[in-house]
Amino acid sequence: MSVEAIFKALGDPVRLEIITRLSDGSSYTIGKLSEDLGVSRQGARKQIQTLASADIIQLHPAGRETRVSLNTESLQQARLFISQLEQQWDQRLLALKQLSED
Amino acid sequence: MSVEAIFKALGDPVRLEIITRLSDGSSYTIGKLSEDLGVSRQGARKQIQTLASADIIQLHPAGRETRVSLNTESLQQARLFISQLEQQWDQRLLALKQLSED
DNA sequence: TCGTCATGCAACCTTTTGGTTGCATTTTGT
DNA sequence: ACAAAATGCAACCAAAAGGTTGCATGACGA
Repeated sequence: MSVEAIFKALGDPVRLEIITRLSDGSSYTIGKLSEDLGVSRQGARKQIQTLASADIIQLHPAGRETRVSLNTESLQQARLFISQLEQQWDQRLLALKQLSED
Repeated sequence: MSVEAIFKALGDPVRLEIITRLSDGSSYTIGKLSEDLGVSRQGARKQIQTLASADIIQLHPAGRETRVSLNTESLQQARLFISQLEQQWDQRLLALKQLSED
């Protein structure tokens, strides 16, 4: 999945809350995850679907419920993208500094 | 600025291209940045404004042109947010592993 | 001074997004 | 077997987002 899709998926309060909960170590079903989000169950479901489409979470249907897990590989991808930007920027600053020191 | 706003701002192809260009070390004006983005100048201007509102870039008016610079602090904030999520997740996995080894 | 260059502002349009409600379906416990 | 639980699917709606065009404005160079 593209970093763009990942960033886009992270840019929403409900979805951000969902993945924050997911990272806390507990095991969640779709229903449990949907509680107290300030939106209806179906509203939450849509956001969960969005996260799954961006491959940030994975859905594991099991009987009548569906368990949800975090996919840290996608998060890592996004983090590395930012790291690279920062690194390029820092190298630029370094180059400028060296020029001024000549 | 909130990480949510930062992620939201990163979740768009035009804006992602803009900050990628900015990180490359060259100096850009709004006009230069707006070239070859596949959208009109005013379209690009809107996205630049969005990035500035999320505090990912900074605009420095100088005479008839405006120079644009990257604000790596915002990027760092976003990166650290992801890092924390990953870390919490990893600690959970570690705890589970230790349980199974008892 | 005067054209032109870099930019800003505003109205407008279309598509996407976030959210809702209502109903159908499958599983599970008693 | 049957009621309740967990979820899925679809239609619908309002607001936000991404984009456009047209025009106004201030700064610079010849």
